[in-house]
Amino acid sequence: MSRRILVAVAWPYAQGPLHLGHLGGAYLPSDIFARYQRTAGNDVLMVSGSDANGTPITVKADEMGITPREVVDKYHPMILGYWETLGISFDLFTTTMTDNHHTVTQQFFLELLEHGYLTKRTSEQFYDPETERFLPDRYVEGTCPHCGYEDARGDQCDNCGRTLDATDLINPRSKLSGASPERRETEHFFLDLPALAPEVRDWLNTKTSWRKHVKNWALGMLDEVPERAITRDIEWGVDVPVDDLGPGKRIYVWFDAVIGYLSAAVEWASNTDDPDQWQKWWKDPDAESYYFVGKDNIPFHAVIWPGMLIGHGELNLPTDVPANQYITFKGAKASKSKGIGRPIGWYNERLQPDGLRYAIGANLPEQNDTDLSDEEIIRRINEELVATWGNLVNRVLSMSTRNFDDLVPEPGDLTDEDRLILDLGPVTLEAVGAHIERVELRAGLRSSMDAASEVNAYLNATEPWNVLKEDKDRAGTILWTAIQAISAIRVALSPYLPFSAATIGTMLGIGSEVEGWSAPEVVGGTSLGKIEPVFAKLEDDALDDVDDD
RNA sequence: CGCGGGGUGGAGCAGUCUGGUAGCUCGUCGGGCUCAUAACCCGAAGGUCGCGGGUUCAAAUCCCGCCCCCGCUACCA
Repeated sequence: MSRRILVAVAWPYAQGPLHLGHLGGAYLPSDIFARYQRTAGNDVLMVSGSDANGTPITVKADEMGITPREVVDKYHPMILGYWETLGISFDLFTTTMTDNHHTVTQQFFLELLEHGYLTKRTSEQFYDPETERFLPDRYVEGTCPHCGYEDARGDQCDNCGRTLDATDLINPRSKLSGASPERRETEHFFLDLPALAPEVRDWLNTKTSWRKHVKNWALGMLDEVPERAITRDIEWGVDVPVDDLGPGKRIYVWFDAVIGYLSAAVEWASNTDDPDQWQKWWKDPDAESYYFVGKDNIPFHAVIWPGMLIGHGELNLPTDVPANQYITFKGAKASKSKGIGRPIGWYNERLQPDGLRYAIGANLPEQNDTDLSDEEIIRRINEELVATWGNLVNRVLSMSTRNFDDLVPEPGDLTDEDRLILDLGPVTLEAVGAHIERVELRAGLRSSMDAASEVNAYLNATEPWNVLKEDKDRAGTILWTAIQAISAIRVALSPYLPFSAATIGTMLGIGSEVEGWSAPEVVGGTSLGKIEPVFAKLEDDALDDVDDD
């Protein structure tokens, strides 16, 4: 019986290229998980998209002198290109600029309003009298009250690093016009999280297998949840679907972004012959949902979004939020916001997609921040992927083609040694599947590689290259046995390394597709494809240059 | 300030919930093999598990205090 599984992946801002941190935090793990579940026969819906709203987009637009929409139109295709190159297998990767998203967001808003979970409150905020706009903190500049730096931003001082409140700035001025901003009252809608907190807490307490840092952080946050503004004074974003606030207000970006998981599912279904089928993932109580996000997003996905869903009342809550910690580079966070770390495209130009997937997959920050240096990437690829797995495939298949006329040898009588290796396939698939099911992706990859090592050891013990000289049938049996194991390991690795799974399938003569979470037998007499090294070994200096884009 | 996570042999990590002579991958050293992308296999050396106390027959694992790193706390989700 197949399960329905929603794989919801954090929405990146479409304001620049993505970095390895993004890949390791959300996109690669979600893809590995989704690929496994599909292969295992489950109905997976994997969605995400570019976040087109929010201050970062408008800031970027102002910097570039173009409209927010043009910013998204520039970076969204770039991000789609990454997914294509790296094989991140979204069913839909849309944007929050679609009419559908706006509609779904507004409906969600109205649902919460009707259920009494939205309240209106008035607060004071800076207003630029020249441009006639309310100003986000980062649009206000002035002198830092701590260090006297004259160009501090309203949210943070770049000189001393202190975080600020815009109202603390000395001689504040508008970044837009230079005018001196005035304080004005502004009214906004707030999400009544305190009212939802008890139910969220009860629900969280049922989640016994969640990662420690996710659950504890969420629970801790519930002790003092504030109401949270869901509208703001900005001119770019989703319209507030009621008139109460007057003009110049939009839905606050965080609120519409999390709803994106829902709107993307709706959009995906609308392009199929059953436009209502998104409900199968969102309303069927047996359907599961996994949210792949970085640790900075835990509050939104483990507390606020569940609260919104409870407030809405008709939609499934997350099954799990297997949030990752950060990939760091010698201690520095791999984040575009700090300008550290290279764009994904830079790596794509220098590494095979499966090489990069392997290096990151082996270092996924599932429990801790995990360091990933250039040396580490090269080491993982050369010493593990190439040496252990690539070499196993290569040594077995090239020996077979050379001595058995490009065919898979026929097996004869099996020894206990052979049977152990034949059993290794199913055992490995089961172990890897169990790991991925628990979102222990690194461990799953490790299990696969351990199996490859065992087959290498088997070959060293049985020495088919020597046996070949006296007993060709026996040598054929050994190679046949190793080929069956390779067939199984190929499947076990396919969620991690989809490109080489296809290549190896073709070499084995069983087709590039992986059909199910079990090892296809490669029968004797099957004709092998062209055999060549699957993974390229890297030079030590393969990542040495310091190009920045 | 507060909250959450982390600090384990040269590197990257697991183990901590359910205390009982410290485990994995890589590197290093020695050996074997030569089919394979100088790849593969076997063995060894190397850590008193951030620091200081405490509980216990016994602590990386439990408790207390401290130091350091990361994230959140902040209209950059």
